Amino acid sequence: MRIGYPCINRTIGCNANKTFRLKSYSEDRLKKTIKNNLDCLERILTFNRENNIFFFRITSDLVPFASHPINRFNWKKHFKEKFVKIGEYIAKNRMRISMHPDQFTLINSVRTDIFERARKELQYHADILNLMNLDTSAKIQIHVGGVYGDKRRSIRRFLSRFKKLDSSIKNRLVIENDDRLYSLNDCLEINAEVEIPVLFDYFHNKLNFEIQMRGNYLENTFKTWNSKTDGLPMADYSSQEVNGMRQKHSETINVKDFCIFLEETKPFDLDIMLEIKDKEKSAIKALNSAIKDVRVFSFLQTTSSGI
DNA sequence: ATCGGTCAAGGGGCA
DNA sequence: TGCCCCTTGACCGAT
Repeated sequence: MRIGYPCINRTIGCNANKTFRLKSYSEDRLKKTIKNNLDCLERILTFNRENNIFFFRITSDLVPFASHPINRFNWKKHFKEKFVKIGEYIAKNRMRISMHPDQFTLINSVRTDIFERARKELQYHADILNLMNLDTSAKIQIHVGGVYGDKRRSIRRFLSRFKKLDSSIKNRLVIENDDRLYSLNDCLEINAEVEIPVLFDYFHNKLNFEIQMRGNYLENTFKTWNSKTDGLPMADYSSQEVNGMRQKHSETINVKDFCIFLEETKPFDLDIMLEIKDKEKSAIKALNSAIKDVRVFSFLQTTSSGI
């Protein structure tokens, strides 16, 4: 079991997700921003290594406007060596990487132009992971998409569009249950048709839980991951602000709640992404609270970390 | 130097 | 149909 956090580190004082307005686009600006972001990514990974954090989500803003038509700069070639170097560090330290394209990336849109843009955006995410030479356990997670007034048809459209994707995307893509539209059940139904792992989102599942979901849904979800090619199942963990509105993520982790989650998932090994505002601070807290869990302990022993 | 409206992109829900 | 929400930070123009 690895424990990680997404995109931003608030401790070390650099941003790997620096971007700028489309209006101020220039190739020079783009180059400087990418360089800044890659340098910062290296620093974050070093910080993570020093703190026994072996799971990290790389921001989609690493290369701003990567799939936008305005961008004609060959950033892949220009920064190739840097990507290779970062990838070597990740592999050497047995780190796990994920990415999460944002809400505009819709495979199952009724509009084909939106699907085509989504395909380009997914290709950009796959390119990043490929440039780093990461194996296919480095995943790109998305939601199923919109319902468009007919869920059955929208699921079928997802399936047919998925089949059309390039294999470099397909072998990294995983679907995540969301809080309103597509439940864990829906994701499992899609998995029954095509081989796409289902990423378990604990908080979304609490908000969008189907009462007819019987049997061991955790087991059914985790077994959608092929241990040889996909690695351990990934799960997103977040919790609600005590007095907050629905969906509001909490400021820092509630260790007691997290331990309940660890208990619930006990028979299964997995990698956990903590979607919590104070990022690395909560990841370190969670790690400390789970240090006696055999899943965490045994992983750390394999990494020559000085625990 | 500080403030805050707005940012590439979509979809759902509501008035 | 038009406006707000989603998550969220931070860019950058206005002052």
